[in-house]
Amino acid sequence: MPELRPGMQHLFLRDEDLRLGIELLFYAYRDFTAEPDRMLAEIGLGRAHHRVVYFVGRYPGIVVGDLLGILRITKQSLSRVLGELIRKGYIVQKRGAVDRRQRRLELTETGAALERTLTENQRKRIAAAYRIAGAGAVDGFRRVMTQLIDERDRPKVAESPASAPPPRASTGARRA
Amino acid sequence: MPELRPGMQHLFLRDEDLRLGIELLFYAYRDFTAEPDRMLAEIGLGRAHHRVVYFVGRYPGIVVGDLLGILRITKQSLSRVLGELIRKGYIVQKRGAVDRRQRRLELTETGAALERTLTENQRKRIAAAYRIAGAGAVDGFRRVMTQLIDERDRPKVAESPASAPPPRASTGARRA
DNA sequence: CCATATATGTCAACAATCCTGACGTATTCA
DNA sequence: TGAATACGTCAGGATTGTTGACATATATGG
Repeated sequence: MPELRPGMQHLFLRDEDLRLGIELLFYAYRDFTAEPDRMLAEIGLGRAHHRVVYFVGRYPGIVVGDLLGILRITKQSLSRVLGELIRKGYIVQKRGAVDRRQRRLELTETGAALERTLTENQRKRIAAAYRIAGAGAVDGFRRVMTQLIDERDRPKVAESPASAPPPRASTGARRA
Repeated sequence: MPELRPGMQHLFLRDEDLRLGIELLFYAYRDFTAEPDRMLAEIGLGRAHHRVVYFVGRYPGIVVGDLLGILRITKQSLSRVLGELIRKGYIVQKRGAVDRRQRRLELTETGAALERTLTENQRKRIAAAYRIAGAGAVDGFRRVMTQLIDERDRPKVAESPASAPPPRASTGARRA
């Protein structure tokens, strides 16, 4: 359990405060995804493709099972999206060297370019928000957002270094 | 333009900082919606129904056009979801008193109960995150999240009072 | 070495959510 | 009275997700 921070004991939460939190999540996510969605639509892809390209770029060499654990979808769902990305030349699979059952996923040059283009707007949006809100607010934002994530996944997300190993599937019950 | 906050000039944003922001949004939203989604699935409804029930509860008497402006979907999409909610007795329509073309939406008793049940988990999650993160962090969270929202919608979201008038459709270009 | 578990892929059918385009009706307003 | 507005509806299609069943290759423990 994280220790309670100063101010916690005075934190009286009105219904209205909680509603605002819910709505901030809704509106922020809505606007955060709108731009990439528009760009994806132009090349015949969808949001699901963005997520896959993003996380493969984030964890080069990630194996299929771990990607499933992050996305929380079934392998059949991932299969369609991943297959399209491979056929269109955005992602390549390489057999695992130590465990040859694994298919390690990597972005191609084209895939990396696509990822950068898609995420560009999101980076800008975050950067602008951080700059306007200030460093202190950024810290608070991170603290609250982290607590909103399921406890068992918080450590994975905190591991910021890009060179960090892909988050292992941990104990999460795998889907059908 | 909001004035720059102290600390802003020292805010050096590494690529990693931005990526963490992106991922926090993804994971938090994923986990924030998972529970209500499971409950909805049991009664044969989906996330779209939750959104409608939520905002009708939030702005009793909201008209269809304003709801479309919040959800940013087409009227054809809303029509199906809203129709189901009406048929199943969660929402009622009332003709506008001043403008009789309008259909003002309200939750029934059952609808209000459904909304409470669905949102219960989200409220708890937010409350827990706020308490652990502390009052200062909550303020930072709100500042950053607000900046992530499209500029023209920020005022609507800030109007916290439940008794506030439903946000007018403003200038937002209406969809097809 | 063999039985079992794991990692991945695939076929099939289906459901939810969203989209575009085209009309239709009632009501308001200049 | 004619145009604009608020809302609804029919039709067809795309994306993303689901369940269930089955197949292959590889790893692993006894």
